Amino acid sequence: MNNIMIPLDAETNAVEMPDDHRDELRLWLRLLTCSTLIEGEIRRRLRDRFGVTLPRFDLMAQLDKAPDGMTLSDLSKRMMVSNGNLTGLVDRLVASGHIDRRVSETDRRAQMISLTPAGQSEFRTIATEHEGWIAELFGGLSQKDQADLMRLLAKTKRSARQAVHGDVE
Amino acid sequence: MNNIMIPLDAETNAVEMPDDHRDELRLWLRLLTCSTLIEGEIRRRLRDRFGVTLPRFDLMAQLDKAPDGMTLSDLSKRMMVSNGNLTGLVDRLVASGHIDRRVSETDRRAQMISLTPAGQSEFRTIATEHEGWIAELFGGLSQKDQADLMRLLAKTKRSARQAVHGDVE
DNA sequence: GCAAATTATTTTAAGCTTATAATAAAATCT
DNA sequence: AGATTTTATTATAAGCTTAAAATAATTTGC
Repeated sequence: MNNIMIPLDAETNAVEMPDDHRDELRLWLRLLTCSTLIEGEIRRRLRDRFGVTLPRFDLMAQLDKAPDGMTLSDLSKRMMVSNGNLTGLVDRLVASGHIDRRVSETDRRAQMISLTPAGQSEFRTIATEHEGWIAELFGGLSQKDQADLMRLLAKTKRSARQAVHGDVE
Repeated sequence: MNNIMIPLDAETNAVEMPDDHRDELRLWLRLLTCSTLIEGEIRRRLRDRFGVTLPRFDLMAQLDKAPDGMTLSDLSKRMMVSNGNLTGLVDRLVASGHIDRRVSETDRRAQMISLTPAGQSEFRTIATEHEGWIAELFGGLSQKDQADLMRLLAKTKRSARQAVHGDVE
C-alpha cells in the first residue's frame, strides 16, 4: 500500500530515490516553523508587556510547580538545557529577587532553588496572561483538532525519545 | 458540548476558572518538547559527525534551494531570525569558504549570498544523512499519522500566523 | 575505611540571538 | 529635482546556549 512509483521529472527520475524521506523532512520543517513562530511571539509579548525573557519565565514556571524547590540538576533535566546555562540564569534571577537559593541540607554539593513570594506573585500574574496568549495562538483549531494534535505529538515525542535514548518510557 | 464542570479540589473549586485554557497550554508545551527534543538531537549529530552547527546548516539549506543566491533580508525572512544575527553567521561562513558574498548589481545596499562549489558539495553530503536522521526520529509514526500531523500543523501555522500578523495567506 | 566512580555545580570560550541604533542607498512624493 | 520615507545592512550591548574542563561532595565497591 506504500512505495508507489511517482515519476518526478525527466532529470531526476532515472537516478534518484535510493529511499525517499522528503515527506518526513517537510513534516519536521513544519513542526519547527510552528514552534519558532509561537515561541517568537511569546518571547516578544513577555518582553513588551512584562520586561521578562522567555528563559526566565520558563524557569519560574518549573519552580511554581515545585513548592519545595528543586536542584539545578532537576531544573536542567526538566527544561532540557545544559547545567552551565542554568548557573547564569539562576544567578540573574537571584540578583533580581525572584528566586532563592540555599544549600541542600542532605547534600552539600546541591542547592535548592525556589521562588520568593515576590517571584511567585509576579510569575502568576504573567502566567495568567500567558495562558490567554497561547489559547489565542491555537484559536484556529477545533477541540477535536486539538485532541488529535495532542495525541499525534505524544506519539512523536515517544518516537523521538526512542531514537534519541533507545528508551520507551 | 464543551464547558463541562470539572471539580478540581476543595481549595480551587470555588474561586477558579474564569475560563480555562490549560489544554491549549499543555498542547503548546508538548509541541515545544517535541521540537526541542528533535532539534537538540540534530544539533548534536551535526556537531559530532560533521563539526557543523545547526544555524550554519540551516543557512546553507536555504542557499541550496536558491542557486542564484539570496540577499541577507531574504535569508532573514526565510529563517525567521533577526538581520543582525545573519551578519555574523554569514561572516563566519564566508571565512570558512562555504559561501560567497557579492554586492548586488541592481541595488548597492544589498548583497547576494550563494554557496561556493565546496560549500554546496559539503552541504549535500550532510543533507543526505540529515534526511535519514529525521526519518529515524519520526519513525514511530505511520504514514497516516504523518499525513494527519502534517495537516494539523498546517492548521496550527495558519492559526498562529493569524494571531501574530492578522494575516490569512 | 579507602580508592574509584559518579553526581552537582561552576567556569571558560565560542557562538548564537535579540533589540536598538546607526549608516547608507533606493524609492516615493510632491 | 529635493525632501521624506523606506529598505538593506552593520554595529553594539546584553543575554542565552552549548561543550568541555575543573572542582568538590557523595556513593560505590572492595
